[in-house]
Amino acid sequence: MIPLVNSSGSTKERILGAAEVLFAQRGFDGASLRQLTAAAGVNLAAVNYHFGSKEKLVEQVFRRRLDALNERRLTALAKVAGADGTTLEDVLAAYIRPALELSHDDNGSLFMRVLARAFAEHDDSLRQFLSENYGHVMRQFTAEFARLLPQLSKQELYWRIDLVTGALTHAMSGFGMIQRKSDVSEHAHREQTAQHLIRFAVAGLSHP
Amino acid sequence: MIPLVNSSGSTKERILGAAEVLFAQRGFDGASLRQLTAAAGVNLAAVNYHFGSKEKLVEQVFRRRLDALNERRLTALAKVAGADGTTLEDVLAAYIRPALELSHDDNGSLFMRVLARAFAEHDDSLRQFLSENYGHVMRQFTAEFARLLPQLSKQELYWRIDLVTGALTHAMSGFGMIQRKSDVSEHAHREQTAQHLIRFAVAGLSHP
DNA sequence: GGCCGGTTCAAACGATCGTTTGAGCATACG
DNA sequence: CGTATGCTCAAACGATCGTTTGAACCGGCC
Repeated sequence: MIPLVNSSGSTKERILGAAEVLFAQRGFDGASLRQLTAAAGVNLAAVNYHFGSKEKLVEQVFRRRLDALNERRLTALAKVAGADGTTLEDVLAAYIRPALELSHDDNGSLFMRVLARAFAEHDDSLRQFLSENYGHVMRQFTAEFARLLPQLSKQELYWRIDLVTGALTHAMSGFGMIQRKSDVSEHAHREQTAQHLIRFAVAGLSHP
Repeated sequence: MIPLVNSSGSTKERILGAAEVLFAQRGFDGASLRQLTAAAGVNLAAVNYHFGSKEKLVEQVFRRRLDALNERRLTALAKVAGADGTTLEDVLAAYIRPALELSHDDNGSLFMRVLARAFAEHDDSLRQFLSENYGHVMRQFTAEFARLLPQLSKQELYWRIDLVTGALTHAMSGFGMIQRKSDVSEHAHREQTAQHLIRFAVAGLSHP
């Protein structure tokens, strides 16, 4: 007894890593626990032992990345929100840059694909999980967008945010996949991508 | 023998209709042939008899809508492409309006969800099918965008088209789901949606 | 040593999957 | 009439699914 706060260590992490890859490749239904545990090099029963069920595993795959990702987004947002000289670029950078920096991690860029899949799923349970746990993030960003775009009606603003979200989710799910030219550093490539996304989003949000 | 050109009639159509609904709701893997045939009111074996396999059925679900949809897109594009006074709005309307008009049909609006799912799938076989059969549509639109936006580099143009496509696919997959106020006619609602999407896309494509 | 909680393991559970089979039915044609 | 053809149907096929089981292994602690 007296388990350490995180009793796991290796097996849980290996499962989460393999799950991320396979969910991105084959989807939540398409990836079986047998493929998954084989790829992770652990026993089949380990998933139900450590996570309880496949559905709980899916939730943990999201939690592992989204907790840190959205915390970084909110931290970046807090630095500019409500201030006087703040621009749309600042707010959008707070949203976009932490996501692009995921590609630093092992398979972090693959996670954006998993997220894009969840986006396309109109399944209730998964959407409810994401809404309950991370809905406040989008709410805070929306509030700041509303402050910077006072000329837009609420309805108009929601439309534009929805369209921007769709564009960014789609684009970032492909990031890391496009072959970067070898004479461009990864940092430069990411910076270039960030600029594309931010400028596009600014135009989409603020056009007359 | 001597089958009529369309020997089917009812059973094939019923299967396609039920498949569209269930694929939109639960995904290609998540919807089973048993649920599907039960919803269609046909025998389980009818799918393999009429379509050969589940994968072929998926292709036919796409074909049934995309053949007509993309033909209408290209017809509308042909009316404005290459002409002198043509604007970005014209070209985008040719792409967007036929898709929104799908909501006229029984479950046409659900089909956009199916399409959004295929978009999120990075599965090779499905992407290859769509690319082989409908890649020329996006190619023609891209050519016209390039003509109207000569100041953009090829790379820059592709970026923007990719982002716009992501936004439109996402937005249209939700069209028909948002509750339309009863005092707004369906035609007015669709027209309003079209204006939102077109103006957003124009801004995203043509910003400096 | 002996026990114990945490973890791994092979094996099996029942359920459900896509697909196939072969008989039965209907309609059209010689 | 008899035969052939397109289609439907209940039933079964083997495979694979998520999950459960109970034994085996492991470290640390009395």
